[in-house]
Amino acid sequence: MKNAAPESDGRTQRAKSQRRNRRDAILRAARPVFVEKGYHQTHVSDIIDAAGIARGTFYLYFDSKTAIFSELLDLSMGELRAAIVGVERGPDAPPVELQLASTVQRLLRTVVGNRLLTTFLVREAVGLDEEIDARLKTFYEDLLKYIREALDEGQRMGFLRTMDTEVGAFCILGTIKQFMEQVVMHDRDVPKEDIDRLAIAVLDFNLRGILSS
Amino acid sequence: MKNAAPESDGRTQRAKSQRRNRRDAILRAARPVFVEKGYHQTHVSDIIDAAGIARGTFYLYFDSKTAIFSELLDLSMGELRAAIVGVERGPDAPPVELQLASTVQRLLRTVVGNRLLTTFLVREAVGLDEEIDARLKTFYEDLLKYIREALDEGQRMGFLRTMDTEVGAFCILGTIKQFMEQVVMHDRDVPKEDIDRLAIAVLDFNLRGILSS
Amino acid sequence: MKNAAPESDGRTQRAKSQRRNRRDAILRAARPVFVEKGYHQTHVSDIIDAAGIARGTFYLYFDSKTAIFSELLDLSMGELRAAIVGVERGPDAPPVELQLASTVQRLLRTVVGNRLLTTFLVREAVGLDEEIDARLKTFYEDLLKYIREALDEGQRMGFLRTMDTEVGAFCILGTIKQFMEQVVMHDRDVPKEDIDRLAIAVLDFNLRGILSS
Amino acid sequence: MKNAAPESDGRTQRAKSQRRNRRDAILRAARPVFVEKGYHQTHVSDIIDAAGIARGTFYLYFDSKTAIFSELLDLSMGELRAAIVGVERGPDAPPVELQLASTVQRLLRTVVGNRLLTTFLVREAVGLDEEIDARLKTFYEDLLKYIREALDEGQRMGFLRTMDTEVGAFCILGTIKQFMEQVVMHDRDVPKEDIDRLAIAVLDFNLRGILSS
DNA sequence: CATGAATGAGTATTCATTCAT
DNA sequence: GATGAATGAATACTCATTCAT
Repeated sequence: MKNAAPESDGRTQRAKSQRRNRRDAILRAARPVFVEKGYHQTHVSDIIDAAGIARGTFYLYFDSKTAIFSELLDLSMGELRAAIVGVERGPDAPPVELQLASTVQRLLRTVVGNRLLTTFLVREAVGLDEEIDARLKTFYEDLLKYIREALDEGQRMGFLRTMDTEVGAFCILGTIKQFMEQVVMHDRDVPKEDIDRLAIAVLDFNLRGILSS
Repeated sequence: MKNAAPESDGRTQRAKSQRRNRRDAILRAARPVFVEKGYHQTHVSDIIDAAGIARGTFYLYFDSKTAIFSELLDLSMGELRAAIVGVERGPDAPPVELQLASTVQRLLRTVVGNRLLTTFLVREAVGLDEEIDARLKTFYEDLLKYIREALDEGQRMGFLRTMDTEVGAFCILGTIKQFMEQVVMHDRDVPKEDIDRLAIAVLDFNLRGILSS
Repeated sequence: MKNAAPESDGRTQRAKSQRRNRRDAILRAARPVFVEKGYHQTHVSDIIDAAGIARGTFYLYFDSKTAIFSELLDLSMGELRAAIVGVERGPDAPPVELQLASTVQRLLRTVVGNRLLTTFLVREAVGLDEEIDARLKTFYEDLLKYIREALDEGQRMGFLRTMDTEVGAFCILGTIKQFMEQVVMHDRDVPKEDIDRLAIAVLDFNLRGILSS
Repeated sequence: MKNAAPESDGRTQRAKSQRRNRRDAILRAARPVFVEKGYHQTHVSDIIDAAGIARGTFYLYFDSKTAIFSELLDLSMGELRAAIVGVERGPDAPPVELQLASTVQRLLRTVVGNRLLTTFLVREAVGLDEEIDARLKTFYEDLLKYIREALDEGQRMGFLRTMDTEVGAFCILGTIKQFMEQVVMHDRDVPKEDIDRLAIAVLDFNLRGILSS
C-alpha cells in the first residue's frame, strides 16, 4: 500500500499473480463438485476438500458459496458466448447463412466438449438465487437478441423467409438448449463424428423445418 | 355395532370426500407458494400459513415437503400430457399434419393459461431430488418418444421430409420448452389472440424452418 | 345420574361392567406392546392399533399414556406383592424359615411365569417419570421393610444369625432382582424343573452364602 | 510449505491436546446433567448451556446426543471395571478370599464416591437404545463371568462350598447392584466408616448367608 | 359412548461464515 | 496469507392430546 520501494511493484505483481492462481485453482476444483452434486448438495466443505485448502482460505478468495458458483456460471456463459459471437457484418464478410452454419457447429462442439458448462446453464443455475436468475435471464436475452438480429439481417438480405423473427429466435434458442439437455442427460461421451452429424441435422431443422417441400 | 355397516359406509364416504377436499385445498394453497418462492425458499410454515392449517395437519395429508411438491409436479405433468396426447392413428382420422397443428395450439394455450404448471416444469423441479429428476426425465423422454413417432408416421405418409427424426423430435421439444420459458420470464398476461398468433408462428417454424424456399 | 328408574341401577351396573371390560381389554392389549417396544418407543397409536379402538376412545378410559403405563406397572407390582406377602406371624404358624423358602419358590415361579411383569419392574419403569419413580421406590422400600422384618423375627427366634438386617434385606432383594434380570435377558423359556432348581439354589445362597463351612 | 512438517507437528500436537481438553470439558459438563434430568429430559441445549459452548461446537466433538451419553456410559463402565478387575491367579498370589474381600471394599468405595457412575449403570442407561442396551448387557455378562470364574477357583481351592456357581455369581452381582441402587436412592452422602462397615456386611452376607450356623 | 381429524408445542442437527492465532 | 475451531441461525418432522360430530 505504501509503495515504499520500486521492487514493491514486482512483489505486488507476483502476489497478484499468485492470488489469481489460487483463485483459479479453487474455481477449477469447485466446478466438477457443483456439477456432480448440484448447488445445494455441494457444501463449502466439499469445495475446500477438493481444493485442498483450509476453510478460512476459501473465504479469502470468495465472498460466499453463492459468489464462487456465480463466478463459475459467468465462466460458462462466457465460454458459450465465445462460441457464438463472431458473425461479421461487414460488406465483404462471408454470407450470414454460412456464418450461422459454422456458428452452430462451433457451438455444439463446445457444448459437447464441455459438459460442465452445459450442466450449469441448463440445470444448476435455475431458481437458486434472484441475482443469479437475473444474470441468466440477461444472458439468454442477449443470446435471443443476437439471434434475432441475425435473422433480421438474413431477411433483409433475402435468403431468410418472412417470419416473426422474435419467434424464430426463441425457437432456435430452444433447439440449442434442448441439444444441451440431451448432452447432459446422456452420460456417455458422444463421438466427434456424431456431433458433426447432429450439428448438421439441428441446423437443417432450423433452416428447413420438417415439412417435405 | 348394530348399524356399523350402513353408518360406516356413509361416514367413510363423507370422510373420504372431506379428506380429498382437504388435500386438494392444501395442494391449491401450496402451488403458488412454491412457484413464487421456489422449492428451497418455501418452508412448511409457508404452506401451512397459506392453507390456514396447523403444522401437524399438513403431515396428516402429506409425508413431507418433498412429497407435496412431487405431487404438484405430477399434476403439472398430467395437465401438459393431457394437452398433448390425442393424436388418432386410425385410417379415417384427420391428417396427422392438422392434428399436430391443433395439438400445438392446445398446448400453448394450456401453457399460457397455467403459468404455475409451466414454472414447475421448466424451472422449479430441476435438480432438487434424484427421484424427482428421474420422473421429470421420464416425462420428457415420453414426450420425445411421442413426438418422434408422430414424425416417423409423417415420413411414412410422405408429407414430412427425410430427416433424423430423433433430432427433429428434440428440436420440436426444445421450441416448446423455450416457449414455456418465455411465458415464465414475462410476468405480463398474454392476450389470447397473441397466443394463437404465436402458436401458428411456432408451428410454422417447426414445419418450414427459417430459410426462404 | 338422575336415578330416574329402578332399572337405571341395573343399567349403571351393566355400564360399569362394560366400562371395566373395555379398560381391561385396553390394558391387556397395551402390556405386550410396552414390554416389547419400551415406554418411549410405544406410541399411543401402537396401543390403539393393538386394542382395535379409536384414538379418542383411548382417552375415554385413560388420562394419558403415562397413566396407562402407570396402571400396568401397578398391576405388575401387585402380582409380585401377592407372590410374596403371606407370611403368618401367629404362634402356631409354620416356621418362618419354611415360609421364607416357599415364598422364594412362589416368587421365582411368578417371575418366570410372567416375564411381562418382570420387564416392567426391572427395565421399563426406571427413570421415566418422577411420579412413577416414586411409586417404584415405595414398592421396593416396602419389599425391603417386609424382608427386614422377617429377618428380624428370624433373629429373635434364633434361627438367623446376628447381622445387620438392613444389609441382609437389600442383599436378598438384590439376588431376587438379579434373578429377574436374568429372566428378562434370556428370551428362551425356562423349564419348570430348572426354575425349582434355581429357586433352591438362590435360597441356598441367601441362607448359607458361598463359604464352605 | 517449507516448514510444513515440524510446524504441523507442533501445531497438531497442541491442537490434539486442546481438542481433547474441550471434549473432556463437555463430557464433564454433560455428566451431571444427564444424571439429574435423565437421558430423555436432557436436551442438547442443557448440555451446551452447562458447557458454555455454542450449539455447533457440541456437534464438532460429538456426533449426537446419544453419542455423548454412550461415551459417558463407557467411562462409567470403565471406572467400575477398574475397581473390580485385579484378582491375581499366580501360585504366590494372596488367597482369593482376601482378594475378593478387598475387591468388594474397593468396589463399594468407588460406587459411593461416584454416584454419577452408579446412576448411569443402574438407572439411566436401561432401555434407551438397542446398541447401548447391548453394551450394558455385555458389561454385566463380563462381570458375571468374572465372578463365576472366581467362585470356580475358590471351589477348586476348597474354601468355597459346593454350589451352582452360575447362580452364586448372579446373586453376588445382585447384591452389588442393589447396593448401588441404595446409594442412588438416598441422596445423602454416606460417611466413609459406614461404607467400610457396609462393605464388610455385604461381603459377610455373600460369604455366609443369613442362617445361623 | 365412540370416533378420528385437527392441533401445535417441542428438538436434534446442519452448515455457511467468522476471527483469533 | 493461511488456518480451522467456534459460531448460531435456521427448519422439517413427531406425537400426545383434544373436541366437534
